[in-house]
Amino acid sequence: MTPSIRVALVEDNARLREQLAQFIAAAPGFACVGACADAATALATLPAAAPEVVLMDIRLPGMSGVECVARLKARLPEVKVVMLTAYDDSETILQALENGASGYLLKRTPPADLLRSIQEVQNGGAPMNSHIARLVVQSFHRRGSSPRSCENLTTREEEVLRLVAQGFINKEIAESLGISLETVRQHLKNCYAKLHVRTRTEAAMKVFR
Amino acid sequence: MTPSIRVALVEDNARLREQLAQFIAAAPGFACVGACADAATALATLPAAAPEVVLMDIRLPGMSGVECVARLKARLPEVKVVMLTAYDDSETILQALENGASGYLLKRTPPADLLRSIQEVQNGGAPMNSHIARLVVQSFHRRGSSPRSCENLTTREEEVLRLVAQGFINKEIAESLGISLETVRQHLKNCYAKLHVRTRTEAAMKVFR
DNA sequence: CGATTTCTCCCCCGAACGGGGTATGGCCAG
DNA sequence: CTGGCCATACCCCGTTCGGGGGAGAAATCG
Repeated sequence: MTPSIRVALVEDNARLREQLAQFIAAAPGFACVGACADAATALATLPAAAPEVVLMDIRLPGMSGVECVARLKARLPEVKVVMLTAYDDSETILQALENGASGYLLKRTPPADLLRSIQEVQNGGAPMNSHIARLVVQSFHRRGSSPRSCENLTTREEEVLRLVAQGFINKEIAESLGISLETVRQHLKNCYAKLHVRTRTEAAMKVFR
Repeated sequence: MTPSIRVALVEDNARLREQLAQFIAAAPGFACVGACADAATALATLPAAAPEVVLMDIRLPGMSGVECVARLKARLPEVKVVMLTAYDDSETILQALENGASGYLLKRTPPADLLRSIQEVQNGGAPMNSHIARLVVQSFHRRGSSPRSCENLTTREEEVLRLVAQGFINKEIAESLGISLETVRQHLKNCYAKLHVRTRTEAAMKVFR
């Protein structure tokens, strides 16, 4: 027989976690190699457990599931992560997908469908419901059409940030635009505030992909 | 009864076009308001026909379906376009989605499913098969995090750079990876040398665009 | 086996960055 | 005309970054 798919869980609700763990462990072709209650535990223990698929609650105490996906994928690039949630939290779900999640399921998904989705994601699929599919495609439209993610930036701010994205340091940007170094810094401060980021790299990636 | 959904076709195969047109026209709740053989005809006649949903072959003589979507959406921003194709042409499909297509179906889709998909897209959905869903999500990963031109980077270097691209500062990356700050710095120095860049932002943009 | 690569850690130091202020002039809308 | 937004410019201060060294352990390659 083919080896079982190694599955791990990250779910703070103890009852649901145990329930899922036992169900997966009992299912033929599936093995439960981990069941964590929070993101910190997951990051600490899952690299050693080497799961192939991780089911992760999108709402976790402490570090969010989204943040956890990003960090987990940084350490285990091959792992496939399927987010679990009780609600259709659009914004969070898109962030999770951007951070490396491969699929999205509702917690109320019937167990049989859950197993099918695990197999699907293991085979390179992307299980998600139609609602999420729509969000994803809409997001695609935004990226495809010229308007970037943030139109609240002034033309000058965007101009400065574009040069930042090309790797120039502030001094070079100042010379390039014929303005003072301090002014460049001021524009960037405004960018950070508007984009809710703390570094030039984060701002550049957010606006210019 | 609710008004019929106004559907138009763009399909160069005359036989398939007529077949689909008659099927849609005959279906209760659907109306076929146009059936064009090429992109030029579609752009000329569809604005007057005012369809709500357009089924468009992705391979057309002359102007491609992808290009046609972009131009059609420019004139009819509200129209929903579902691409039809016989093959899984990944690259083309993603371009179509970026240009404003809302869904993607195989030509061999059963007629009943076709009607259901038209309704789905009319209601704001995004009909697509699981294969396309996977492509879309993978593309998402690339935008969020996934390497491109970094064959010379080691796995660790790439791992560090991915976190850099997410806006983390070295100290946070060190904690996240469970290594020393100095080691993170060392990996980044190697990245800069290999990528021929001088700043973290430039490196991040170069590898993760 | 030795050589190379990879990952890890440490030092110094100057430049660059980010956050906190403050301020002036131009322009436009209410 | 007054308030708000924008672009410009400057200060201080602590943190972060990038380049320059050096070095050891493990894995991999030839």
